[in-house]
Amino acid sequence: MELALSALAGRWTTLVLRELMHGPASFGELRGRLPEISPKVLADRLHALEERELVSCERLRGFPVRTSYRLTVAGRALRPLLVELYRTGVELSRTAAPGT
Amino acid sequence: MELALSALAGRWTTLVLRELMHGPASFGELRGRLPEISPKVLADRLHALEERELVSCERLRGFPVRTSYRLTVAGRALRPLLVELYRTGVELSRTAAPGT
DNA sequence: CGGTATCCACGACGATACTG
DNA sequence: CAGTATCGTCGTGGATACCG
Repeated sequence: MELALSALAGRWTTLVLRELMHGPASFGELRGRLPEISPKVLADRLHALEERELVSCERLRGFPVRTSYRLTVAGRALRPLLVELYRTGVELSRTAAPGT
Repeated sequence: MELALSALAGRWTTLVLRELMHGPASFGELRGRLPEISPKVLADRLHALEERELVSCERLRGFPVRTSYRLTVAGRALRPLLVELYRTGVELSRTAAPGT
């Protein structure tokens, strides 16, 4: 449990993973889809995910430089957990406000 | 997702919830089962969980004073998520060390 | 474009001592 | 037994400026 939880640790981690679940993306694309995230924090998250081998990065040569971040097999293993997280969130918001 | 994740936020939260999944417990019982947790942190966690209405507390009169913490209906709604966290943790540890 | 370097603020965590 | 009070440390998150 601690292992799975630590894989999601950090404020933007689940959102970054969610974006990558849609398919590979570049640094800038991720910034565009998560407008509030600072470059440092996005880099922090991606590095942490790379270190855990949940995400891999490919550097595409050319100009301008492009990168491509994508989920690894292990990273895709998190999908059911994200789904369950979403489902539980919905259920909690219903129980918390039964009348609304 | 943020809601469900924030419900589990904090180093000991999942462990406290796990203990309460087994049934009601007193403050001291929880301390006994989580020997490393300090009284302040346990109180912090319980208060946070109470505020979110995931846990309720009953004060039993008499001497010495006894309390009984238990999960609310909303708290029990977290069980599948904890199970999924455990399952995903196991899966990650397998993918991370396929040969072992 | 794709990051790194710096610096700061804030809150979580934890140890310890104490109270009702 | 069941907590609260106090204090210190450390990590995380974030803004901003800059580099290859």
